[in-house]
Amino acid sequence: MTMSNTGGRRKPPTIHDVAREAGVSRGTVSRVLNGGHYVSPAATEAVNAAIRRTGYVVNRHARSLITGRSDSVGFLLTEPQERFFEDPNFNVLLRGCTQALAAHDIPLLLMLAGTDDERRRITRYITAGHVDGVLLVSSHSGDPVAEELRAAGVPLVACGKPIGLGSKVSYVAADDRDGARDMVRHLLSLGRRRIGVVTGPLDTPGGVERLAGYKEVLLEAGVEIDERLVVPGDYSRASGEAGAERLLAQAPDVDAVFVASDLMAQGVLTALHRAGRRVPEDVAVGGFDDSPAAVAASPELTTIRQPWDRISAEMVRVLLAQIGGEDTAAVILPTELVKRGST
Amino acid sequence: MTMSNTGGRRKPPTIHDVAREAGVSRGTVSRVLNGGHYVSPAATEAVNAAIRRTGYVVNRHARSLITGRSDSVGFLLTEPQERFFEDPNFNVLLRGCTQALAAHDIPLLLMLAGTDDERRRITRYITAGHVDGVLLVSSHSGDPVAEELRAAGVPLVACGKPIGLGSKVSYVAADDRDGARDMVRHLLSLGRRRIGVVTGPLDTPGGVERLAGYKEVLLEAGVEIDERLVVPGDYSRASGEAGAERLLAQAPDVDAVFVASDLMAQGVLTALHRAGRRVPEDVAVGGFDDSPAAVAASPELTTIRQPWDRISAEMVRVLLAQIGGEDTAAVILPTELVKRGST
DNA sequence: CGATCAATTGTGAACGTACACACACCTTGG
DNA sequence: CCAAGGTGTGTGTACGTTCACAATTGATCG
Repeated sequence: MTMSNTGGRRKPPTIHDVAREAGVSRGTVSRVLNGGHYVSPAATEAVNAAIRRTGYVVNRHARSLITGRSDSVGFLLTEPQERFFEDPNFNVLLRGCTQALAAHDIPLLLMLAGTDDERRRITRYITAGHVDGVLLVSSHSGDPVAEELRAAGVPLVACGKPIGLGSKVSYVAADDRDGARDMVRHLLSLGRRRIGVVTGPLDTPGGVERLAGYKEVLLEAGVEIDERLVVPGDYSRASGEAGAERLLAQAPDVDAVFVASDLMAQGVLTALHRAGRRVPEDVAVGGFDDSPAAVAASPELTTIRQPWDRISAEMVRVLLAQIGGEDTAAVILPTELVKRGST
Repeated sequence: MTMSNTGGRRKPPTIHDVAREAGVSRGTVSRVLNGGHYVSPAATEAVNAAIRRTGYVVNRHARSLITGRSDSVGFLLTEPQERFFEDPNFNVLLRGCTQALAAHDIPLLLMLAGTDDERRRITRYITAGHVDGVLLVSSHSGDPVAEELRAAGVPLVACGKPIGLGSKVSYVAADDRDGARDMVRHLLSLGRRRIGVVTGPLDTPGGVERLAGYKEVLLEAGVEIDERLVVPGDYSRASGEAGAERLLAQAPDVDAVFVASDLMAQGVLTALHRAGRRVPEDVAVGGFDDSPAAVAASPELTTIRQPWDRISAEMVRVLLAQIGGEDTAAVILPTELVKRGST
């Protein structure tokens, strides 16, 4: 209860102080601050000098009150959060978005909608206009929060293609299908023909697309698609292990596996090792994501790298464009094949 | 350039609208909103009903403009960020802080001060009063940003004991020393007497404290401290591997190792395995952190768990108290020994 | 019964900024 | 030489809220 904060916080200078210091009016200072049109060079310089001398920083609350903008955006996570926070790619995304926004002097508000209560609170916060737009991370099908925000006309950019196609929301995503194509083509080029696949969850666009790419390339190459070579997974390591076992049982002559995530691929390696199959001699294994799991595995995983740094930058670019009133479309970015020891 | 945002965002209701709807004055509505003292039950109910009917949400900008508070706090990371974003504990911390703040309806602004430019921008942002306080993550010795914020009288709570002792900043930390003591006691109880240690970086409080705990327990137990059993590390996996090799060379009769981080412990396991030592039969290994690396290792690591969920909750509690004008002190939280296969 | 006091409510600033408007000046062209 | 238009600047107002203050009522007390 005692007075702390030694020194205390002094009252910061206002636009009035700057105006007085520079010998001009508030209006002129404001014009120098924003845009800067219709101001003489002399006045501009005087104002800038005064700003430097006084250490003036614009009061964003006052500005927001009148402009209606908040000059901040939310980074919203609606999924069960554990999964994302364990995912290194998610961290790259969060970091990338924060930095890209910082370059525009826009702070990022982290919003975690785990419980229904949080969901309500956050929805209210956003629709009340306390952020100008939202970067959405959610693999969930037809996210109700996203729907509501979209309905309220809140600028919104998702990471990855949202599956609820009813509402058209802009999104930025890696080209899952093309990545899968690259990997399977790579396996074919190694002479493999009995190529299995452990899919991702098929209620997510990523899972669907990666499987589609796999099938496309095989069809193009004239390789018949054997449904015994297709087993489902859910991106977890355990499901990779189970998937590989099922694969070995259903199609013992499998000579390569395209696994829809690195984490699952780790499980596949474990199962293959236990079954006495050598990697890559007997069975080549290709992953997806280029996560730390890829280099932690032995042998190190050949995988598909998604351009997460570019994804975050694009999400911010698209969101700001949308806030600026432009119509925005989806952005699909190319992936990259990273060859390592497992193929 | 065309009109997008189908529907557009309608102008939200203000406190005036609520007042008119409830048949009272602005002042009464405001009183119901904050505190609620000196308002009749009838008025309170009428206002609440009006709020529900109109969907009113307070305009935080207008409120902040007059109160001087922003009702938001910054989560500041000044270190080279890669290290933290790879650290699962950091993610738990970030998540925990966000949720604890959300319970108070306070948004968290993520601030990454990587470059000098970002550092300047963020410092200006904070000292200008755009956040009420800062949660600081930084293992750096004598962080210049922290110093500056402290000098400006900004409420500040650090995670882990800051090493720049010149300025007194509040912090919340796990009891590193006691955790180390627990682990070494555990190793002694297993009958080990030639207990080695791979330390953390000794320019961080954590590294120093964990080493101190190790020495304390040995002295108490009457075991002489052999400097050949003490090798330095920097928390990285590679340094753990190198440390174990050095340990084996300097003191081949080592029968246990206390490793100051799980990541390093992984390296230690690798080196021991290569040297043909069995774990835990020949050499028992104890880690620190209870990170995912602990269960990923084989055998699974006995380790010290830090209460990250409580740490984040305490950081928020202390920061809010400090913002409220209270004097706050350091908070040290107990650790927990987690026994697994490596000892 | 008058006075003091607590409870409750309304009203008028003020917070710091952006924006519309009015005004003054200077140039240009007919 | 005057009208028209561009350029540069100052002033008043509004944004939505909180807070201090005044005003009103009813109750309590000496």
